[in-house]
Order: sequence, then C-alpha cells, then structure tokens
Amino acid sequence: MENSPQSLPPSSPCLAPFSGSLLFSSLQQTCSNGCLLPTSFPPSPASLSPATAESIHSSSPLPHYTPSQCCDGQNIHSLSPPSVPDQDDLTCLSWLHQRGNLLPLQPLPKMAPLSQLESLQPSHPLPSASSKPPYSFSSLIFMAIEDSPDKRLPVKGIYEWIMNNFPYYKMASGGWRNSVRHNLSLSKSFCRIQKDKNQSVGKGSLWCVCPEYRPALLEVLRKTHTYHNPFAHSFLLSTPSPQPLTNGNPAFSENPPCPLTLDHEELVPMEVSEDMEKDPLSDSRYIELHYYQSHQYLVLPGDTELDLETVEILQLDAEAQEAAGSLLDLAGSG
DNA sequence: CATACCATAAACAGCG
DNA sequence: ACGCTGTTTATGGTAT
Repeated sequence: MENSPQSLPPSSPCLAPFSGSLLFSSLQQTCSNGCLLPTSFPPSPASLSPATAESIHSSSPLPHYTPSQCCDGQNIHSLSPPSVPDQDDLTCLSWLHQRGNLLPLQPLPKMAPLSQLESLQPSHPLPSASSKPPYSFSSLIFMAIEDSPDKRLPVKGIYEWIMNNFPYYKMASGGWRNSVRHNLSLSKSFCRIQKDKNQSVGKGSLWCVCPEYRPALLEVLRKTHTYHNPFAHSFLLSTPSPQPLTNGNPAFSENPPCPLTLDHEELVPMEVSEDMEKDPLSDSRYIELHYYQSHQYLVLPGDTELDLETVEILQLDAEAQEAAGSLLDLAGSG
C-alpha cells in the first residue's frame, strides 16, 4: 500500500472557493444545552432538496447523524422525527435502539469510484462473519442493556441480544455465557435489580447499568468503535455515534471493520476575503486536509472531518438555502 | 518488569 | 434431579 504524500492537484475540489463562514455556519447548530452540533452530518434529508439529500445519503463516508436523538434543542427538533423522545444529555444511546441495533462495525458507505474503493481494501484478509467482535464483554452487556426498552435485562435477555447482534456467539461454545455472568457479577458497572415478588416470570434478576459508570462504559465503547472506524473518530469525540445501523441485520458482522490509517496531513492556504474574518476556519488562513488512502478529508473546527464531496454538497445546499431565504425575505417584504 | 485489564475456565451455592 | 443464575477464585494473554 502506497502511503507517499500526495499534493493536491490544481483542480482539487478542496480548493474550490467555498466560503468558510458559509460552510461553517451551515455545519453547526447549537443545542439547547450549549453543545455545538453539526447541522447535518450529513444534513437531514428533510432539509435538503431530494437530489441533494439522496446524494449525501448515498455518498457520505460519515455516519448518518440525527442530532435529535441526543439533544432537545429547538434547532434540533426541526430536524427530528416526531417519534424520537427527548434526551437530556449527549451520551444517550437512544439512537441505538431506534435502529434496533447497536454500533455494528460496518464499512462506511463510500462514494468513491471503484478504482479508489479497490485501494481501500486492506492488505490482510478481513475477518469473517464468525470472527469475534472487538467489544469487551462489558461493552456487549452495556450495549444490550442500553438497547432494551426499559434499560434493564435478565441474563437471558443479554445472551439473546448478543447472539442476535453478533452471530459469532451463536456459533461459539457456551463459555462466553459464563463470561457474561462473570462480568455482571464482578463489574461495578452493572447492578442487579431484584424482580418484583409478584412477578413469577422466569428466574434470576434484571440487570441494569449503574449510572455513575455509564460515562466510562460509553467512553470505552466509543474508543473501541472509533478504533475500528477512523472516519468516525472525531465525530465520536463530541457526539453519540450515530452509525448506519443494520436494524437486526447481522450482515454488519459480515462486513468487518475496514481500518484506515491517516496517510498524511496537509495545510492548504486558502484565499481570505473580508467576510471571512470572523470565521474560525479562516483564522489560520489554512485549510487542514487529512488523507486516508488517497481520500481527502477536510478538517473542520472541532476536529471534525468531512470528505470533500460532502463539503461541496453542503456548500451548494447552504447556498441554495441562503438564496431561498433571500427570496423568502423579498417575498415577505414585498 | 509491573500493573491493569480482559477472557476463560471452573467450582460452588441458591433457586425454580 | 436438573438447569439456570449468581458469586468467587484462578489462570493466562495482552496492552500500557
């Protein structure tokens, strides 16, 4: 695999004269609890023209992000499906069981031409469907419990969730169940809830995640997931990880992680105009680009990365929205 | 090298 | 009696 640095071709899309401020403003929204969120990562299809939405949906290498799944800001509500319950923090995992599945490691949808896709193939053979998931038992248990409607599960429910989502454990011998129980007992992260005496359904207890250990579990989960999904790296640092989940489809485990390494970074001088003075992007007068196996990614404030095609689409969309807003303003004033 | 973390195995007790 | 659940101990591998 060739890792030699590449210089940007003169016609590289990253040098398109996009407006930094426009781009930046189109990418961020403020959550009601103060956090800055990308407006759309990619943008909500509802806010885009059908063609643009389809284009982004099918092309973005980043996970599809629905901010409403973790925030309750007004701006966010405008993007959210009505059925999504509000959450009070950014660490909620409600997005997980909206999809009926959790954090499957899955290749990101690619928009690259086949020739480029071929270059993404790892040099070593990928693990098969029966390969062991990278998550620790603590993470598996955590995901299982978080994915349950009541945030509590009996041991048997944890077994079933793991088997349903990671076919490896369907094939594996029973020792892993022992490990699950061992983890539940030993780990302070999980606590046992005695079943109501009136509930004579089954035996054993319900298990839940101890709230004080939840952030740590989440962090471990993010790190594990990010490690196997470099595109999501910076994204995971600030928001829950909305992944293109599989809704019960175990196919993700047949599509194992495709780790990409950062080839090199590059700072590209950008044209500075007066209206970009307040733009955080323009402060340094440089655009930071990361290269993952020849794919260029623009580094946005907050270390978020966007592939350049998405940047262009967002820019076009933002410009279209701005133009539409101007027209509406004119219509309103007229 | 020490330490922490994790996976795995096994023994055992309690319960339905 | 049997199987499941929960606890505990032991051991080995791996990463830091």
